[in-house]
Amino acid sequence: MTEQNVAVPDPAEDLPEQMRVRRSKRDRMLAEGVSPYPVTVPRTATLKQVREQYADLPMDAATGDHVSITGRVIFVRNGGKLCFVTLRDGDGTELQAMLSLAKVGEPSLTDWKQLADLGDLISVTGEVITSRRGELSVLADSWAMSAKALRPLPVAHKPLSEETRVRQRYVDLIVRPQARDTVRTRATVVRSLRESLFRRNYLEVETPMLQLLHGGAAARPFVTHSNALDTDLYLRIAPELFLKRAVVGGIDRVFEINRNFRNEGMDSTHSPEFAMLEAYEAYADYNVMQRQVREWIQEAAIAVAGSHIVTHYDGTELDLSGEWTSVTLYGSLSAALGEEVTPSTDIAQLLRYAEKHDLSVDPKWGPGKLVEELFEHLVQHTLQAPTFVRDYPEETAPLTRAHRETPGLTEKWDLYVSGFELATAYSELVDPVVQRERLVAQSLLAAGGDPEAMQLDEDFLRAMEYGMPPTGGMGMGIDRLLMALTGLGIRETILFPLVRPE
RNA sequence: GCGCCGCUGGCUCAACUGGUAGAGCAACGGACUCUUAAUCCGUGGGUUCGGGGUUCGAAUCCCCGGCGGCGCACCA
Repeated sequence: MTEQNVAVPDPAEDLPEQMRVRRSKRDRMLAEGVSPYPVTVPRTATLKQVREQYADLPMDAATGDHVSITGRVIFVRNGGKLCFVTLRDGDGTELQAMLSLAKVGEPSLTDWKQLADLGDLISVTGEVITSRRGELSVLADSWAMSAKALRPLPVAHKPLSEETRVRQRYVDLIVRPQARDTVRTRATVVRSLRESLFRRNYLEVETPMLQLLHGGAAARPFVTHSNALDTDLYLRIAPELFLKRAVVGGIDRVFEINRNFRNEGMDSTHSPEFAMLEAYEAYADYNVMQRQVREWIQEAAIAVAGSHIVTHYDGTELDLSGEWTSVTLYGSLSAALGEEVTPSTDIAQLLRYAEKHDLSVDPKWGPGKLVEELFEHLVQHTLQAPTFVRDYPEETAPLTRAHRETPGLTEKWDLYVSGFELATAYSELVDPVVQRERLVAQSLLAAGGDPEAMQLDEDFLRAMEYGMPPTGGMGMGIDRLLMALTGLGIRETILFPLVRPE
């Protein structure tokens, strides 16, 4: 404390020039008794309302109508006695305001030039007119600061760097119309999905995100700790086991749209927290779910694009209309290999195919896992149009019912669009004895050090022992649906994606 | 987690084989009553991601670390 260099630094001292300038403008307003952040400012119309009401005004017209508008200053052209400012509203609507010496008077015009900056939120009161060039404008009688911006806006006509867009989404939203569109599109899609499910008499529920055991998928969980229970808890990797408990209890059509958390790699198609729709329907199977999922996605396409054909941001079209292709896992792999592969193809033969196609292999993999890996290596990226891939090996689907016709297979499909997996569905396994066998095997894997294997959930098995109806279940990544509909990467579909600390 | 590439004024970028760090926009001062990526004159603004090393001299070369992008692995 006695050292001279420990003096508390003035927070304004070290700031970049432009931020010091804006802070001093704020200080000047306060000194003059004008709040840079008033609790309220005049506002009688949104920019959009003015634009709509006066859409057909001729050039150089006066209306005699006076309004108060608000908006963010995004562009300024100051002259000696006449200033132009372009304001923008949250919905993207822009409107010009004009401040003339004759109307606002000298002190107010000087204040405007000295105190207002790009990025400020302001209010302008005046007459609705068009300029001599025909631009719809509000000719100010007065103006007021609504909120002084202390940081400069990034330059308008250069794209923001990827990193700034994600780290400072609020800036991205201010300067990039597409960022705002994406937020609206996502809300539209989620609402459409809810409405699609409500129409079919599904009930929306919320199940635990903090779980004592993690299950319902194969993934590494995040771990946290409960002080009250003095025990570790897991952030859920899937809601599946709880939604099935609901089905056991007689909630025959049930769904949840909520976040899952998986402690795994981040890339253009994976986020540690991601939104998921899971839906279960008693007395349905994977065929019923296949039809419904297609309908829900098509209804979402109508909601955002007005058509089953959606246009991505890069201009390419994705056709989601019609019935969609349906293939089997083994059939599509056989076609890609040019060799017949079936559930009884032995592992040595599969390993030869893997080697031939430069697929690196984990010795722990069984034949089922190998077939899936070969599929992902050889077929997945070719599935651009929506395609259902059906009938997966039992080995990789511990919660799925055995196929009604083919031994060794299960009634599961994955839906691929644009080369990535968008949704999955099962005819759910409901035999508590078989389910226990499968889960015990998983637990043994867990004990063997496989952190992705499920833990044995005795309560879930107890629920199933009370009798679960034959059920069709599905899960779909909401973020991925947005990706399919817009062509964006996953971090653009999430408003505030996780980023490393700065 | 591994590999490759990148990080320079507020923003977007330049600076050859190592030789005084620049531009546009933004900011500041001035001119301008119809502009709209306004125009004209003038001015200021940098710990070149951080730390260490090599060198007479480092944005540039080397090492360590941070962050980002891409690819691979894992996963949806």
